[in-house]
Amino acid sequence: MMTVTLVQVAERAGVSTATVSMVLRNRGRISQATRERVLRALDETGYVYNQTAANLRNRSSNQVGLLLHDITNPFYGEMTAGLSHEMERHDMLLFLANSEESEERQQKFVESLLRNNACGMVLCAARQTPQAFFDGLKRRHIPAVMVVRPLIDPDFDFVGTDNFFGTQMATSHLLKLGHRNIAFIGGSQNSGTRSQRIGGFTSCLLEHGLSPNPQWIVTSQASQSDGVRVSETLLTSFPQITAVVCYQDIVALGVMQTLRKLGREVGRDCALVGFDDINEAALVQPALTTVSVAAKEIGRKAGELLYSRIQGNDEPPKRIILPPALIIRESCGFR
Amino acid sequence: MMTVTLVQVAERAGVSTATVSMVLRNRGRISQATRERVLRALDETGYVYNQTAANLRNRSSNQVGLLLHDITNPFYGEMTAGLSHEMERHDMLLFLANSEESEERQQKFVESLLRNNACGMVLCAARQTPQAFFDGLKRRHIPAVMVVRPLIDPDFDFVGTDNFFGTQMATSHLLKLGHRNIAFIGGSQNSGTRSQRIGGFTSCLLEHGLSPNPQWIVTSQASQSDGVRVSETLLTSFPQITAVVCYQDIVALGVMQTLRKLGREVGRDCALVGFDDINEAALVQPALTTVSVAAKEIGRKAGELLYSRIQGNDEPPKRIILPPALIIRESCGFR
DNA sequence: TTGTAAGCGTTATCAA
DNA sequence: TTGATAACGCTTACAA
Repeated sequence: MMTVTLVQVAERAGVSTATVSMVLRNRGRISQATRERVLRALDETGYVYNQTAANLRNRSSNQVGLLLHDITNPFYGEMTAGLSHEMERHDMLLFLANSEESEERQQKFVESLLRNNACGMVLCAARQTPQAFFDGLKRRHIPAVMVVRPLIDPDFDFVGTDNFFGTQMATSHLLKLGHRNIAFIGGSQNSGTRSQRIGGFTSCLLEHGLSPNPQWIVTSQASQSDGVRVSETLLTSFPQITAVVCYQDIVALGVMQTLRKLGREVGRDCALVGFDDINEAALVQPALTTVSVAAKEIGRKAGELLYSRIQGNDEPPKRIILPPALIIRESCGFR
Repeated sequence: MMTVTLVQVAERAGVSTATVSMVLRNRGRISQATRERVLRALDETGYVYNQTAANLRNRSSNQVGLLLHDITNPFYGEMTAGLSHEMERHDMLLFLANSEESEERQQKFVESLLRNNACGMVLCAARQTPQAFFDGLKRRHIPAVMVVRPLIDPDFDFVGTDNFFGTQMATSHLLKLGHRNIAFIGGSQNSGTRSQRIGGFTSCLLEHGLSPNPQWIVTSQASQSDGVRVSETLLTSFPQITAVVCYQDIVALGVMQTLRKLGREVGRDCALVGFDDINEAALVQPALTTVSVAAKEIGRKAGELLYSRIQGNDEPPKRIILPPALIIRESCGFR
């Protein structure tokens, strides 16, 4: 079965390929009669438009890339759904890649996008991405929107959440409940997201005349088990701590476990706030008070922005920061 | 900034475009000297290979599609990671689309893939997909691998899990623990996966001389909240139920929530088995006993199979059924 | 070992 | 309102 091209359609309709092309794209003036003839021929031949050829000719494309470091993380699943939906609205195709935090795979993907003539990309870059990577991107001046992980580089569009404000809300909630000895647990040393969250935490303490205690600000890996390990050390060394702001919900779950082990009741003897509002937050007992981030909305907004860039919007780089919300449940006590 | 093509590279290296192309693809005999000259020119010009042009010329492509109905579901997140990894190994690009169970969007995506000259696809079709859709696919004879949702059509490759055996294991586990009043919660009415899982459930009961109670087999949407809603009705109407086999982990999480609300302790007053082994299963408290289907492995195997088809493997359609495993954790009690 | 040139399927310019 | 035709950038016979 030969592939059907404009030529066969044109022959069958008794017109030129130019005419068929014009009918397909609704360009130029075509008489009703020929249009119908062409349409019929299109149908009869079972013609399939060759986007590749058109792209080559137009030096354009309708394909964008999405690079994540962990598609397995439900947060990114949500975000992807938001972006995918937005792209589909514009009849664009979405390439997906999962860097798994590997700078090499990330680089490979971007090169692949370039080779394949993608017209834009949304990136949540791997943790230790060197500046050279971003510089390389800029040199290609292909529209690129960064998401979630805060970026220092001011030349890129960015869509993320307000980490600073998020922990501020969390911290202020605890302060209002009367807590004065508040710790911060979680996040890894070199994370920009973490700095922002810690910023919200400490600034909020300072505004209330409390000086943050560096010994009460500790890192942890993004797992429940490490949350247990880290909090155990902290909470036994400093039993005077009565509340904890956690970098992530999963870490908070670990802290909960520790508190139980220490015989302290969550919400009564020690208050706990998480961040992310993952599913489990609502499930554990007591249910976890946490900061919710609209992941799907991040994807949607990133898509919208990227699309506008592809359309030629050349305003200066934008930073879209979505407001988080404090979801009050039970882990800070009932009243 | 003009785009650099083979022509500019050839000029700079003082050779023909044919030579440059051959160097790029390691074809034909090229002297070491010219190869080096070309390589240098490639580098100096900052040449970027135009895959689109090559694809047009070769009537080929390196792009495959993945159609899901819910990328938000952690199970599919895992599967996607597996497939993505496999595709990357072969330097293929992955198009992602989320049908959200809409036949129309699904159809649009497939057409888009065809237009874009994709060389294959992995599909988890929307629930009520008409046979015409599959027939249309066959007519194009483009390699397509179906995943997860069992398909009657024997003409397609399929990769999935053994749903029947999976719930058999789950049910038999509960029976061994002494439960006799076992309910089945979750899945939607017209789901083939669900029939298989219910098949495993009821057959196992029957083998143990118990007759399944239709009132204890209820549907639910694929969300935690609906799991709560549905289980609340069931478990208050029939307090004699002491164990539940859930269609999905997310539903099981909902059931957990209900049990708490009813003041019944999970694992002691009511045993619970899930299906999927999503990340949260290990994280909730008590940790969820569940049937693991190796989602990532499904993705990997589907990728492998698809790749072989693209390479020309024309053996008859294959059905790869991965064996599930019962992961015993805490939600059925400790002993 | 390297160069020439025809095509892949579409689009856009220009002429009819 | 339509048709001829030259690109788009790469690959591959075939020739040199």
